[in-house]
Amino acid sequence: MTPAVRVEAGSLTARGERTRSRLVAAGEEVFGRRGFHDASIAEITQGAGVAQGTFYLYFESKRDLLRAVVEERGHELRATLARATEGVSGRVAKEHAGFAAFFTWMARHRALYLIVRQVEYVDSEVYRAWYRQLADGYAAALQRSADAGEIGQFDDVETLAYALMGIGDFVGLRWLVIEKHRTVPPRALATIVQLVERALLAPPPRRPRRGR
Amino acid sequence: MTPAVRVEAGSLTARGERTRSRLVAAGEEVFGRRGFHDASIAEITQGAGVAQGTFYLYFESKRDLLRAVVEERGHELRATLARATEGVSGRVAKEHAGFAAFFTWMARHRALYLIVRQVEYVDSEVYRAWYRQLADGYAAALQRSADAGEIGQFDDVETLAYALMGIGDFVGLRWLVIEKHRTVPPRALATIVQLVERALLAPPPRRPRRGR
DNA sequence: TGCTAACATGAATCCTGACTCAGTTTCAGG
DNA sequence: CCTGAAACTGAGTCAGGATTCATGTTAGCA
Repeated sequence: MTPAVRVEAGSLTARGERTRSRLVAAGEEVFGRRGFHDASIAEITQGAGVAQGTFYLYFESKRDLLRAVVEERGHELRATLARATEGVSGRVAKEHAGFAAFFTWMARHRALYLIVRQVEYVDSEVYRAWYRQLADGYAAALQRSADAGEIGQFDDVETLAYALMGIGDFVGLRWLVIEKHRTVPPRALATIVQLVERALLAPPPRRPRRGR
Repeated sequence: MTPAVRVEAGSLTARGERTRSRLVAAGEEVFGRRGFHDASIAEITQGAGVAQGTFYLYFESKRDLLRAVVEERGHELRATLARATEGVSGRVAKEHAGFAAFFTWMARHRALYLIVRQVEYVDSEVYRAWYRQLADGYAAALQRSADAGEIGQFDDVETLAYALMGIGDFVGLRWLVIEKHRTVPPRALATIVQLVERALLAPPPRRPRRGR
């Protein structure tokens, strides 16, 4: 019997690497269009230009491919956001750059909106990780800005991070998925940046702090 | 051949009504726990305490049940939010009451988080309607408050509505789904109400308006 | 050139579970 | 206390599609 070695993730020749990434891209496309369960391996392999059997040289199962799509695109998104904001000074300007980069990236990968939401039932850890990793990076960046005195002090930076992520997610969702626009209009970006600016720069609350 | 009349939505006896709503509740539970595709009619009917064939007296298909779950719970949620805010005066107080009611309701129906996100592939109109109806009501309420001078003027109330929905959705998602808490902690509620307060009450932007 | 690991093929298998159907039970009103 | 319309039953059918596998092809290197 042939050893039938499953191709390992790292040890691929250039040819193998190309095939694998074509499968990931085709998976993103088909999962987005059909949903995880209605996406067939036949359609995915067709999209990648390979035979069905080839699929199983690179992935253990359909679920495994979904995991790979979410994890790899997650890396890309986080790297894109980090790159977009690293050179920018001032919290509000960083938010502006970050939201703009997020909308641009999501417009190219709108399928991810629906794909991430399906992964809960395939691998709930991957689902949680998608949000946690984004939130952790965001919260850390906000904390740094707070420490630098660029924004008011917030005693719950994590909640702040989720709130801001929610703003970006929903405004993107509206235009890219619900209304099926090609991009998020500049006016929407301007509105939320203004909203965020007011929220972050406004003077600290007048109410006295209560214990507990 | 027996006419095999499918039971119509409105014309049900009390017994039929009870069975139907047991199926909807069981559907909510099983769809939430297993996901749409892995939810079996067998498990749903078992949960409702009826035989499999009974299912098809009330719903055309599994998809049809999912639609019904989302539509009926959507009505309930919108009614709950309207009731929670109608007596309250002042925009910030309304927001506080609204977010609190949203978190309470979602804590009881956290499965909806995942269910709504699956309905895109079953009936995308139902998916869009869930968000649009919530956003429309929210935007209208915000506009009324703006007209009453309770908050600053915003020229894009719709985007504002989606942004605020996003805040509630994500903060709820974090605690109820990602971190699997039983409730959203008061501290998180306080943080976002404060955030919203600052954003809505802050003085209008200093920047000059640019035409077009 | 010949060799071999890596890569690729696609038809056949096999399981799962939505949906059907021929009949049974309930119960309100006559 | 009958009758029929409404409600209910659950075993069987059947299609779809993930996964397997026996076999073929490519390409770098001795």
